[in-house]
Amino acid sequence: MKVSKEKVAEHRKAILEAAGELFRARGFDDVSVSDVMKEAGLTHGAFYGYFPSKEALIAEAVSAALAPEPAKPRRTVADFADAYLGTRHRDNREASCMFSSLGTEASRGSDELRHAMTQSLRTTLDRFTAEAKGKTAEDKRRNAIAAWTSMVGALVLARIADDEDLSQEILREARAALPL
Amino acid sequence: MKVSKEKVAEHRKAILEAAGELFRARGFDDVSVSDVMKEAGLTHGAFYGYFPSKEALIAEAVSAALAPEPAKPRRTVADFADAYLGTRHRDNREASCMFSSLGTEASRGSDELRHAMTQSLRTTLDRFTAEAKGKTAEDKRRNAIAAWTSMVGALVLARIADDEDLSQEILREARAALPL
DNA sequence: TGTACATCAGTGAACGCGCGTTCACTGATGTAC
DNA sequence: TGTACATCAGTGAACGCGCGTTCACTGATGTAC
Repeated sequence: MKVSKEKVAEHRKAILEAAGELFRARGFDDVSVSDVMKEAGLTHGAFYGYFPSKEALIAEAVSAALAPEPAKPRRTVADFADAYLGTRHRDNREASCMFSSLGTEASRGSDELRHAMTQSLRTTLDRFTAEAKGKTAEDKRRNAIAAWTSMVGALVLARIADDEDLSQEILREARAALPL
Repeated sequence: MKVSKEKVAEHRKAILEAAGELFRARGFDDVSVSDVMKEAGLTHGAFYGYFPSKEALIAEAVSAALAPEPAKPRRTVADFADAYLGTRHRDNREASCMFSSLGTEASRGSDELRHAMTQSLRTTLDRFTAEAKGKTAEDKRRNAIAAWTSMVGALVLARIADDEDLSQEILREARAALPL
């Protein structure tokens, strides 16, 4: 049955949110269109009224999850790093960083997906550069890159490690070494 | 038809090599058992004489690719880092590092897969620790972790970036900042 | 404001496809005499 | 050493399944009078 314009907007948002969470938790390939629609409270048939394909959903859902929330008060980069390299973030996959949850899959993804992630990457590096250690602008930029690459890599490795001590050591020491 | 024991050993090796290359190039989910067997010069039906399941193949192929080749002369960690963070390695996916090509998928993989990668992770960190900067053992270990996490993260991000300048900047600056 | 009806979001059955896996069969290997 | 035959690696058709996607239908929405 037809549904009000407000409901349509809500449903679209619900689909994007469900997709963003499920993809991060289980990966693009292990989440079906039906899984996403069920999580959003709809049936799979309605999907193609919202998106032309699963690939398009992937790009849009990642873009949406990457878009900064304007209402959110800005934390310092150091606070962000503490949370990023914490076990809470490591274990809470469905709400975690797109780069560390889907990075290697994303590198093989569509142009649209990679472009959205590249935009986010630029924004993050600029934000880090402003607060990184270093005397010159070049030093700050280099340290911003060192910090962000180490953070993403540390979360990836900490999630692979099947030994809790090693996993925590990686998070802790990577945090301590960050040039911020 | 039956085949000699030597051929069987060759075929097993060929399957593992084909799997290791195809998985790195395209990911676990986008490579079928048939793709692997075709690349190995066999038909899909023979697969289950070698491995009990695709999941088992994934774990074994990654383990095999991670196992150090004893004949290989040992490079310094600094030389390894130069090659690791080079565009050749970035673009040559089928022969590249398992962590940077399959890391986010591996974190959701089987216990066997994660265990094999954890073993490799330990070996790599130990090797890095021996050559890392730092006065105390703790400093060296911390810098080894900082270096390896940054290398893996940098390759992941450099492969996502759809801008060649940004991609190369990430590789170059991450390399320059490495505490080795 | 109230009514009639065109619009269209949502449903769920159905489609073709490729997947992982199984299996009856084939024929070269390698063992027993 | 030569021969007969049991073994078993490889083939390719077939299986059931779940996927992404399509579509005829339903019925609430919202517009035109």
